[in-house]
Amino acid sequence: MTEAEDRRTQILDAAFEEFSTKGFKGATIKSIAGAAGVQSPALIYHYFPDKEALFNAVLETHAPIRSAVEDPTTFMDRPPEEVLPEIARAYFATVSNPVAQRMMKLMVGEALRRPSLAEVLGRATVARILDSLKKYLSRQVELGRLRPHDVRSSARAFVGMLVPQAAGRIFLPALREDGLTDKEHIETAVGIFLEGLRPER
Amino acid sequence: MTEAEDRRTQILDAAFEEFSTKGFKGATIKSIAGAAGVQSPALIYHYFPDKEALFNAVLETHAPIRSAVEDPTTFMDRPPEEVLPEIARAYFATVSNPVAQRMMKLMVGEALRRPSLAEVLGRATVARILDSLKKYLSRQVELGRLRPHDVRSSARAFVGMLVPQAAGRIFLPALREDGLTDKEHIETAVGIFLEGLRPER
DNA sequence: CAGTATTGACAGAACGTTCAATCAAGGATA
DNA sequence: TATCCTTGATTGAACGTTCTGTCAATACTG
Repeated sequence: MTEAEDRRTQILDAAFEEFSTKGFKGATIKSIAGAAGVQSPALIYHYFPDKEALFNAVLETHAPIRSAVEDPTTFMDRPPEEVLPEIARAYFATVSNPVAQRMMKLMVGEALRRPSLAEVLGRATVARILDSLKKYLSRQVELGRLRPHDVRSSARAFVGMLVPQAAGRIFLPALREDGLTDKEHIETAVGIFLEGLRPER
Repeated sequence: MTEAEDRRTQILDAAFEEFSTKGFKGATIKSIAGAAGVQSPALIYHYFPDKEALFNAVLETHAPIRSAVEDPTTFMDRPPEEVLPEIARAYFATVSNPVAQRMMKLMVGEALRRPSLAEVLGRATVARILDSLKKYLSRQVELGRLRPHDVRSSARAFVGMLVPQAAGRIFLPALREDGLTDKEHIETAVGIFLEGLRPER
């Protein structure tokens, strides 16, 4: 469409769209070519060796989205009453981004069938987020702002608390029916979490 | 294999296995026939009109698994210190059941691509569990055992807290590496939740 | 004119599905 | 009891379609 992006990018964008909505098997080279606005599927093989390579290229192209929640040094010493709502807001902001939504559908959908992708998704994304959260929570226990506890568990609990609401946004519209907003959920859920880990005086 | 179960059941079992590991598109009639131990794919069409019907039959066959967490009347008035760990244990027991695991992979994997399935999964399963949990939590607030709060949010938070640990069991083995056991996680996570909702004296 | 981009046509394989034919078992008939 | 007939189960082969990937020819661009 736009003249600025070249054919390769057009194909990658179309492939991303097709793969994320139909899955690797469900998306066809023909449908991708059509969505990319090229006349012949053969052109795709001019830019990519085969379907699998195109799929990997799509993943690599959108990989940077993972680095959303990073830079743990800046918030390490700030109090959880500030940091945790911030993380939650950033989380929901990411989840509300249509591109990120497609990426999650794509990754989860394929990781369910491909152990190698599950490994990447688990280690490079989820475990990374959990690790940085564990470090932060440990630090806060150290500082006496949270009571001592197993941070492996609290890190899971914190990100987990946000998951059903996020799932409602991404692929389970039925969960939206009780009208709970992201903001309300952050307030209540983070409140429970903080209150539950408040150090005893 | 066993003589007791008839052909139809053999085919359904094999189809369940194939669909859950490879997805609807990835599983072929031929591979299902092979897994079911029948010589010809044609036989499948003797028992089911087409692939789609076979898929639906598989879903219906394993639908009862959803009714695991039901019967809200029995625990409605029992204290959360007992009930919540029980629910969590039941949850992890379900998640550890290989058949239930396959069912979840299948439902989630296909619901990501089929809005109609997402509707069923959301409404008939997830929303149902959340609703019964909301009712229970409301009742406990009424009884003064939990402080007043938005139960839409706390219900999500409670089941959500368990999700990452469950995901580790089902399809993200990387999450198991820090060695947190289900029991430990229940203890810590439920502890945070209860402490976070303790009524102020 | 050289090199790249793009195309239509096409080959080979796999897929879902259909079909005619075979087989095993049981009931009816004599 | 011996024979026929019906019925459902099962199979191998085949059909039409679709998919991935190849190729040679053409259009475009510097």
